[in-house]
Amino acid sequence: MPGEIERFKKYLVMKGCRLTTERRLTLEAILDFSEHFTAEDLLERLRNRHHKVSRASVYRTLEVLVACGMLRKMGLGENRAYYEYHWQTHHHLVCAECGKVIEFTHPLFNELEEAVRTVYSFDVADHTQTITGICRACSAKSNN
Amino acid sequence: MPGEIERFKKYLVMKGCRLTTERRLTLEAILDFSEHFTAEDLLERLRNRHHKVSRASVYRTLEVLVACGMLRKMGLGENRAYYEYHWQTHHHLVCAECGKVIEFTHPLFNELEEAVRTVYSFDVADHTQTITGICRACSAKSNN
DNA sequence: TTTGATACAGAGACGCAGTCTCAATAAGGA
DNA sequence: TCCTTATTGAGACTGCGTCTCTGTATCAAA
Repeated sequence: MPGEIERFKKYLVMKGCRLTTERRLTLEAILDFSEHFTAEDLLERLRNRHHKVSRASVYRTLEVLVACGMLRKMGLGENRAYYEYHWQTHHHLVCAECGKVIEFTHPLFNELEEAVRTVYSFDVADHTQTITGICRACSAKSNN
Repeated sequence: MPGEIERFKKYLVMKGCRLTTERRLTLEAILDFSEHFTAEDLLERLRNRHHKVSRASVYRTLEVLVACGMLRKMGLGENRAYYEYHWQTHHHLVCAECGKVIEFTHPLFNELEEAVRTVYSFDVADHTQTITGICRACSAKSNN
């Protein structure tokens, strides 16, 4: 996806920064995640590809990508942060039993954002909904 | 609020556990927070009241309270966990500029929960919505 | 009241995600 | 080529939260 790289480069240049090899490799690795991932996942993927990018640099690149709106940062499970590439807005059902994360979308979210915008004069940038509960599989299991 | 203490005690006894002095003091301190708080806030409050409760015990009590549904645990800012006492369901607008957290409610949330329940057979336990963006004050400031 | 089993507490070591520091390096413009 | 400045990597460091271990408090039964 060269378009994504270009978009990143444009942002960096605008900020007086550079698209280095490390930043490009990091973004390429991110683009290959189809779902959410952690910083550690990303580091491992880079290591597997024999791309030497330090932990500090990976964290720095993640920060820049979040700042330019290409990446979303969330706290799904506890403790560690999850990232996901911003294809489309969606939300998460997290099962308290097995930890599975189901992604979903719903048109009502747009209405909600609109309500927030008008009622609170709040300029919405991102929107993360996390619903915890018990998924179908775990629910069935506990009924046995 | 003796009713809250009673409720906690009932849960503990049911689990074969005890309502100790430390647990009671911790819950009392929690009840006096009108908004969300961190574990560290809670420890400080206990210290200020000259109640000696160790860090480990505070964390353990928080865990029990979350497990019994009296307390909600969230990740609002980054890194550290926030807790809030479960008076009513509400959600958060987090300002990316100044970090201010605005609490809000909206009837659409109930519809959303219902949709999730039916479409995904997902048994909703809790529901945390975090919308990040720029609050009115910061928005006005940057327009000057 | 004594005894025994068990939940509980405190202290501090520990683990881990993420940040910071700093010297060496690379990149782009003049 | 030279100069300026952004960037990197290595590893020390921070801070939140957990784990371990030993001593203590509580409850039930004798």
